[in-house]
Amino acid sequence: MPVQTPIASLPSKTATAKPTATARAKQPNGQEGLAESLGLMGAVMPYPRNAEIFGEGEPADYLYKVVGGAVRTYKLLDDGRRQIGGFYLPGDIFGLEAGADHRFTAEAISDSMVLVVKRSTLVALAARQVDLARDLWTLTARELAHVQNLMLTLGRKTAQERVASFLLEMASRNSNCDAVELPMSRQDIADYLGLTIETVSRTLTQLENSAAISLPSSRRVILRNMAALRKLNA
Amino acid sequence: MPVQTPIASLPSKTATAKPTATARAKQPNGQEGLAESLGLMGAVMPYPRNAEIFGEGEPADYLYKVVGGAVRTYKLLDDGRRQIGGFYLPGDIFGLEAGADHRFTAEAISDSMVLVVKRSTLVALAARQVDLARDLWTLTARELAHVQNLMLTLGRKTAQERVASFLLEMASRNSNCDAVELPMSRQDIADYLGLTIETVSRTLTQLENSAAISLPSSRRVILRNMAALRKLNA
DNA sequence: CGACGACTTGACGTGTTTCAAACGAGGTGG
DNA sequence: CCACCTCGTTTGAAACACGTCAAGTCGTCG
Repeated sequence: MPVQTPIASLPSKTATAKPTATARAKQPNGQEGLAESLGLMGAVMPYPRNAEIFGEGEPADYLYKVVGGAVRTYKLLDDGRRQIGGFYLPGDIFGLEAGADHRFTAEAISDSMVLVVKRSTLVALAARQVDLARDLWTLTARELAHVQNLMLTLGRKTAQERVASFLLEMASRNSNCDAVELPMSRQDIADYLGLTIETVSRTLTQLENSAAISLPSSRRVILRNMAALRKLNA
Repeated sequence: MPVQTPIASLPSKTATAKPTATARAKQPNGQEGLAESLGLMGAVMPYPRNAEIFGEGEPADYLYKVVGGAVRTYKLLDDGRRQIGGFYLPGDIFGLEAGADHRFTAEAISDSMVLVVKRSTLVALAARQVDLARDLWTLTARELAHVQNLMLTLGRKTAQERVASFLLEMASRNSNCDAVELPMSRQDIADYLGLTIETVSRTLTQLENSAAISLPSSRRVILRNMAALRKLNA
C-alpha cells in the first residue's frame, strides 16, 4: 500500500533547467541524450518499498527515471488479478505518457531513488527542439516494443518458455550477463508472466533440475545454459 | 502467402504534398488531423486477400492507412505459433514505426485498399511542424495503449472473458454498436486472443446459448446482452 | 528463540488443448 | 438441378498443463 505521495510536494526547481542541455551530440540510440539531460531538470525523490509513485488514472504531470532500486508498473482487474506491465531498473525511464493520464500504477519494488521531472517542461522544450521531440517518441516506441514482446510471451507459451523469456530479459539488462539478482518477488514475476506464484516457483526448480540455471538463493539466479534457455524462448 | 509486393513500385507522387495541409485546426483527438492530410501525400494500393503488405524486419519506409477491407499484423514464433497484434479497419493507420524496421508482418485479411505514405515525408515535415510531430507520437501511444489492453486480456483471463473483450472491442469500432461483421477467421481471432480455434468456436456457442450474443452466420455476431459481456470483460 | 513473510512442495481439480470427425456454405462441373 | 469438392467452422472425447488448496520449509528480524 502507498506509504507516501511525494508528487504533491515536489520542489519546483524544474524552472532552473537549462534548455541548451538537450542540444548535445545526437546519440545513435535516441534515448541517451534525453536520459542524460533529465538530471538537470528534476529532483531525486526516495520511495520506500511498496510505495506508490503514481496511480492509474492520475494526471501524468511527471516523468520518472530510476536512480536506485526497482519499480513495477501494473494494472489491476476489478477481481484483484494484477498484470504487471514492466519492471524498471536504474537508468530506466517510466511514466511517460502522450495522453493526459497515467494508464498504469507504479510502485517501488524495493526502497528506491527516483528522479522526477515535470512533463510540461519537456513537452514545451520539445516544441522547439526537434530531437527532444524525437526522443520522447522513441521512448514511447521502446515501451511499445517491450509490451509487444510481453504480449508474445503471454499469448501462448508454456510456463517454462515464459520463465525462460523472463530470465533472459533480466539477464540482458544486468550487464553481468549470466548472474541475475531479482529485486522482485515470485508474485511479481507471476503477475508479469500471467502465471501463479506456485507455477513460477515450480518452473524455476524444474529449470534448475534440468541444469539450465542454478538458484544460490531465491532472489539470485545463475544462467548455466543460455542455449537451452534461448531454445525455450521459442 | 504474399501475392504481390507493390511497395517497391510505389508511384512517388508523395513530393506533391502540400506542407500546409497539416496546419489545420487542432483536433481534440490528435490523430484526425494527420489522418486527414495523409490522403494528399500517398497512393491507394489494392491488396488481395492474404497478401503481405510488409514483413517483419523489413525497413519501415512507409506508413499505411486502411481505406477498405481489413488488415492484421502479427509475429510468428519459429514453431508456427502466431500472435496477432492488431486488426485494422477502414480509417485505421498501421505500420508506423519510430525505429528503422517493421516489428510485425502485415497482411490483408480480405481484399483491401490501403493508402501508402512515405514515412520520410512525414518525418521531414514533423521536424518543422510541432503538431505533426505530436500526431506521430500520439499514434504510437495509441498503439501502445491498444497492446497494453491486449496484454491484459492475454495475461490471465478465461476464454469467455477473452472472447467477450474481443467482441466488445470490435463493436466499439463498428459505429453500429450491437451488430458486428467479422472480417477475420476463427483462426485469426484465436491467434489474437491466445486461444485455439476450437476454444474460440466453443466459447462463441456458449455465449450464444447463454443468450449473450446470437450468431446469424459465423462471421456475423449480434450482441444481445452488453451488460453480461461487459461483466465478463472483468 | 519465536514469529512473520516469502518461497517451495505436494495432491488434486479443471479449463483449455489436442486429436478426430462431422457439419455447412459456396463453388464447380456434370 | 443436383452431385461433389473444398474450406471454414462446429462438436465430441480424452489428455495435459496449469490453477487451486494446503502443508511444509527457509531466511530474517525483533
